[in-house]
Amino acid sequence: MINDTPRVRFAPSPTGYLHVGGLRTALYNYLFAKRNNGKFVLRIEDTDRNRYVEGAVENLINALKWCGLDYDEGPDKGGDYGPYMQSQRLEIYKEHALQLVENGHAYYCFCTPARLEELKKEQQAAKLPQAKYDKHCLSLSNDEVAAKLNAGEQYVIRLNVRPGQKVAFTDIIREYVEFDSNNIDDQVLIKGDGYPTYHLANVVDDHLMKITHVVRGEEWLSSTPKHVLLYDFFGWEKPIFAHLPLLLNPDRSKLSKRQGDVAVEDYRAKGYFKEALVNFVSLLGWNAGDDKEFYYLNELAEKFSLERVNKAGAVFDIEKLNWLNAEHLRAKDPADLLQTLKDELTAAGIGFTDKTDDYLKNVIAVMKERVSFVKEYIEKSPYFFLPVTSYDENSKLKNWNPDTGAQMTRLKDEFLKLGDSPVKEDYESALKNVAAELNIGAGKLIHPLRLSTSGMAAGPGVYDIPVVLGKAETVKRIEDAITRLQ
RNA sequence: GGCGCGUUCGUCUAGAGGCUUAGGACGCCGCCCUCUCAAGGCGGAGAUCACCGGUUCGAAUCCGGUACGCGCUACCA
Repeated sequence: MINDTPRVRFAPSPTGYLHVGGLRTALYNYLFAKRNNGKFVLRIEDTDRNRYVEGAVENLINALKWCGLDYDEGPDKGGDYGPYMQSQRLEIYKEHALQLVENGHAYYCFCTPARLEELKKEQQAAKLPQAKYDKHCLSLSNDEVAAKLNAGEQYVIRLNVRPGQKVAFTDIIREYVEFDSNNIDDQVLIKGDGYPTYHLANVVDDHLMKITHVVRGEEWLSSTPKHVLLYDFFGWEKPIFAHLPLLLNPDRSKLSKRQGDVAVEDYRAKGYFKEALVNFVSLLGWNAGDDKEFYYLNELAEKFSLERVNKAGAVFDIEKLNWLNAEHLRAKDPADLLQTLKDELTAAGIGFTDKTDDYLKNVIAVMKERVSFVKEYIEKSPYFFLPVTSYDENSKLKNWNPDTGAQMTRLKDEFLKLGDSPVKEDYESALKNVAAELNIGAGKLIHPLRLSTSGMAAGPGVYDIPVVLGKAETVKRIEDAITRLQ
């Protein structure tokens, strides 16, 4: 099996959205598959009917696709080992559980929830190191079991764990891990409603789907011995395990909703680029061993290895994500940002039908070094999309004195003499000329020009603003400013 | 409580016995650039490598213990 092409899977339970921790798990599986010319499978673990969430699978798939994590086989895609929804494989689990019952590796249990609860209480009261099922139903004879079954009594099927054994396995990230079977409970394999538990379903499916490497979160490490036992009881070769470190809140607890956004779609809605999110998450627990931090998905796929995944949990640092988002934004061509900007303008209720694509692309180019998110184009340079309605008070006080009106009139006239579409240098030399003529420093015109055209004290280069706005609009804004500020 | 896993600057990390006066990145501070704000360049502060003991000529790196953190402990995944 190990010599076959690697096959890995991302096996989320559809809880409604894709958690960033899940994204990291999916990403590492995807990268491992790509790096090793293997297959990446999406399997939906929907064996808990109480947790059914409408539309959850669609959301999950959409989020994965948005991130660019394409899988080779999955519920909406098919494949040779389907179906890929566990709720559609119930018969398979039942058959396998029965096979285990026949071999004596599993048994029927008819204990009621009430008895189980009582048992637990007793064990806690007796201060037993751990509460486990007491194998009460293991002593039932075949006839007794048959009778109860015939009578339609509700049952579960439990794993029959023999005490006093060492259960060990190797893990790419944790190396050697060993458990004492005394600490392993007779886990329920088939629940009262006929659905399998995660433990049975994941082992059966991983085997049937020929999964070679199980790459999942560290929260599964403690239940891996149960899975190891199952592989042994079935007589199956075990996959290679790799348990990933957890993603943490700033206070180092497991990343949770309460302390910020955890869903991929939250970050998408906030305007993060998929490239930045994927890049950031890839670095939470892995690095190539060099200083490179800016990666695209295909570059990660060339360098990724499970051996270089860290053991310790990683805090999700939003500041660094923001930085990476800015880096990815700067790396993009203005044309690639155009549609996103239009979407943001629409979302902000700002019409742009009077603006050409070239106009918007100029805005994008000129502000690129100054924003981290596309929506910041609107926040930091509204004057490119809306008229100037007010002027920065500090700049007004500092840069607009009684002489400024006349000087700006002179500048405006000089601008008027320029050709139809002046370039940066044209505006610059016009301004320099006026300053020289008036015998004043260029700053006396530069700051009022910025204030007139943008109403703000910060922004792109002063001469970039008239170029983007165009001569007519620039002149109009200067005239407006003169009447309103003088 | 039991079992398991983990522990290098605030955060993400490099480091796989001598190359380390522990390197990089984010964030923070300063300087330069400059019409502003950024970006960029340069520099700075920031880690007794959790602690204790052992192995070794030599340990962040190997071993043991302790502490702390996290995970699991369901007919949830």
